[in-house]
Amino acid sequence: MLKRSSNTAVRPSSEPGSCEVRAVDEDRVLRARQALLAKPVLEDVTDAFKVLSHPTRIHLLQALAVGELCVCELAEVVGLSMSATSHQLRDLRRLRLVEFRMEGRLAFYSIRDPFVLGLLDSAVDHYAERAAS
Amino acid sequence: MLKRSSNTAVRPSSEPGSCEVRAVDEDRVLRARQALLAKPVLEDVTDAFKVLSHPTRIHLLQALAVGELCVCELAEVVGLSMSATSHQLRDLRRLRLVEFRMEGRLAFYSIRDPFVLGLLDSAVDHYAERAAS
DNA sequence: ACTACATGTGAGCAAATGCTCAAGCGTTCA
DNA sequence: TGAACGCTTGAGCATTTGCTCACATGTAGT
Repeated sequence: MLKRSSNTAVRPSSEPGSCEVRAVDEDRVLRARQALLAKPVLEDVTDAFKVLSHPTRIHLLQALAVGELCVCELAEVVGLSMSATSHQLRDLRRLRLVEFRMEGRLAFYSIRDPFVLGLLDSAVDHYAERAAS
Repeated sequence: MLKRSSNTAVRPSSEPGSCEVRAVDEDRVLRARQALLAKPVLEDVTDAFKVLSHPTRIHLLQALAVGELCVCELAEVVGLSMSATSHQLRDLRRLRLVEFRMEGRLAFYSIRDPFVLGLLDSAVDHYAERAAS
């Protein structure tokens, strides 16, 4: 039930896929390739998920979801040095996920773009449910 | 409107947060800490997002979302060597996101857990919309 | 049996990541 | 003015990551 369709189109040297193309279904490949996300949005998406791919940043976002906190408090909450915390907050700032206001010498951070919190919550719900069974 | 509450509790040497705790609001810190996701589920969540944090794996999942494909076809779709593709597929297998069936010497991969596709789609929708404005 | 081929896997390497350490900057308070 | 403090930043370092390369495995066809 495979290996039909237009096999005659033999591309002589497809660099990446070193396998001979005789065996593949070109239609299927074409359809799949059309489903691939292209660059401008792709980078936004990978960046968003990259933020959520480390426990420290997840904890920072969860802490800020409760309400604004200064760096000192955030460091205490996530159990890291202020320097490490500040570095991670810089990444969150770059992606415009958080913002901060100065109050004296304290910098109070808060959530700016709540979208990633939605992603996080739905993942937490899903895996918490799965863990219960 | 800050720096009230129980400041008298001076913890002498909080290792990670080297800042003096006088300035922080302990209630706020406590509430934030309770919002943090703990280990068993936290790891599942970070793993899920880690998968989605690289364009290669996103493309593999999007290709498989259309329908099952063999490794050779997948390699061609994402534009990588078969070896590189196989390594990434192994990671997806480990997380039980994909499965495969053998047909002769071809291994046809398909989506096993559609949940991450949902996460991916909602992120794509969000950032595609944002890019349009 | 032998060859070809689709795939899996381990070693190795360059790049990215997450932290620490030391220094710098701006604010506050003496 | 000057010391202390909250925070930021760059350098350095260990770990992780994503790929390539070479080789191993199993199936197909001769």
